[in-house]
Amino acid sequence: MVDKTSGVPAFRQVAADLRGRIVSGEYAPGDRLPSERELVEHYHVSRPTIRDAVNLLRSEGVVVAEHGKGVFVRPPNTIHRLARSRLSRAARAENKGAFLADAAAKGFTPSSSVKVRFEAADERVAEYLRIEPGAEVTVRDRVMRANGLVVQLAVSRLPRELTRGTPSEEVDTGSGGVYARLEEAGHVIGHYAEHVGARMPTPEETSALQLGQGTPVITVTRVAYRDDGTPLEMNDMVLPADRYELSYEWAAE
Amino acid sequence: MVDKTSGVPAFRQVAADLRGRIVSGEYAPGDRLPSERELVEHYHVSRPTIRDAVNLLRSEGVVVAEHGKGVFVRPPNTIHRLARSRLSRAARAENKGAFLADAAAKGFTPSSSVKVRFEAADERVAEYLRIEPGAEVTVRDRVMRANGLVVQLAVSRLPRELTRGTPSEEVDTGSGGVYARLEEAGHVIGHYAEHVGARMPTPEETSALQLGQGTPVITVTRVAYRDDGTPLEMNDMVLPADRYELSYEWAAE
DNA sequence: GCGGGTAAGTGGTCAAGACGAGTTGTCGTC
DNA sequence: GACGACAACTCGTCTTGACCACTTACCCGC
Repeated sequence: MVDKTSGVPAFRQVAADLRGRIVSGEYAPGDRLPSERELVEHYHVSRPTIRDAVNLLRSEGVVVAEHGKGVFVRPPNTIHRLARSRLSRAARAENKGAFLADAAAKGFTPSSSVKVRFEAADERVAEYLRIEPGAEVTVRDRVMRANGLVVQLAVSRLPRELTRGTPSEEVDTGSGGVYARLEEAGHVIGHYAEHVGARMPTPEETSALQLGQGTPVITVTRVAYRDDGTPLEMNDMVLPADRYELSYEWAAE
Repeated sequence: MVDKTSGVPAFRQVAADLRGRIVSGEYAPGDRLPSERELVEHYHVSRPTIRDAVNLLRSEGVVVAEHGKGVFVRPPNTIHRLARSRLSRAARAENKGAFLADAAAKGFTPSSSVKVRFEAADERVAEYLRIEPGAEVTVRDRVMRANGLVVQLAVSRLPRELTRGTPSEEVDTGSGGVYARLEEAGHVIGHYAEHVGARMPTPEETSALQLGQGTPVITVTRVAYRDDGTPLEMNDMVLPADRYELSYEWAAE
């Protein structure tokens, strides 16, 4: 079953064979793969070699292992689509944050917890908000859950001057959220920018978002600007890549 | 150095210790870590355990291993920013595709190779292009390189009816690319949509993009629509997540 | 001085074996 | 019939030992 003369490592050959059986449908999503011992017999290689092969598939996000139960073909996840329309004033007027509106549409029970703190801007934050490094910023740390499961982390930062003495420094910002408070204070939002990337999660993110091995995270840094171009707020979001897709639309110029 | 009573697996403790030394700056980007044999002596665990720890860091994208040389702290990559303005007619008029314009700005030597083929639309393609599954589509398979290195894969699909007998079915589409040919044929592009996700690369993508272990890819599906809302083209792009960031901007509604 | 070969060091692969820990079904007891 | 203990499975961890492949630098011969 394994060609030792090909120069290709045995564990890669085993992984390739299993991957092929998965994409061909021989093992369907949710199916259990043969146990490691069965694979040892089938391919005539040692157990560590089988484990190397399975670990490769795990790091690719193709399968997930469950202790005591077996190794399963990763079932496809329901994808949440986040569109930029989630930020319209119309939505805010209905007292719905982006997350709550999504929950209502998708039919899950949302919850979230917020921590507020103040810190000095590091270089990256200072650049995005166009303030001096070291200047004080208000930080709103937010964990969003759907049906109790953590699905999104968000860290929002604003120059402290914009929030001093306003509900934006409280845990509960009131109807419409921070953006509504900003506009009440005369800071009308003119446009948004989002910068999207992806990377592997830190160990903290892995446990917080309960990510399976081989699942990257999508990072979104959104910056809200006033009419005159002054940055008002930046928001660093971390989303599990297997559960989210972002959509953007714009007219051709 | 490793606490066997804590319940935390040895290889995770080693990985956590090394990770800590990296984030603290003890090992700076580009530095070589101690060799596996040295780590064996230092932590008093077996070599496979050390390798498990290093592999964990590799899958996190924290370090990269080079055969015969050592394990190195991953140096930060230069990030290419892709903004949506890359699709303006003004840029097309200058006979620059998005990729060429980027190259000129960043100062690298671009090259790309294209393969054209025809195939039947599968379900996903049919849905995006709003055609019947099985209908013929023109497929333009493109590999983009910067200084000889592959940096981007793109698969463009158009309904065959739109391209029959036009340069869009040739390898060289002429000045301004496929979009220019579409507009000449009366299909004026009204708006674009992009759907952004991330996942771990397939083995083919890993070798084509020369990705290090622990590097996800960003997937972008761009759809170009005519004024009346008819989909004209879809473009599946795959970008190495450690080299790209996408930026979007829009006015507040 | 230059070139090539070689040795030492690096990570890559693989085996055989042992024990731990979580899960599930079964079978006996109450 | 219900419950609990146990057995038999699963994957998780770790060791010892071995050999291979790649890189680098040194050294010797020319």
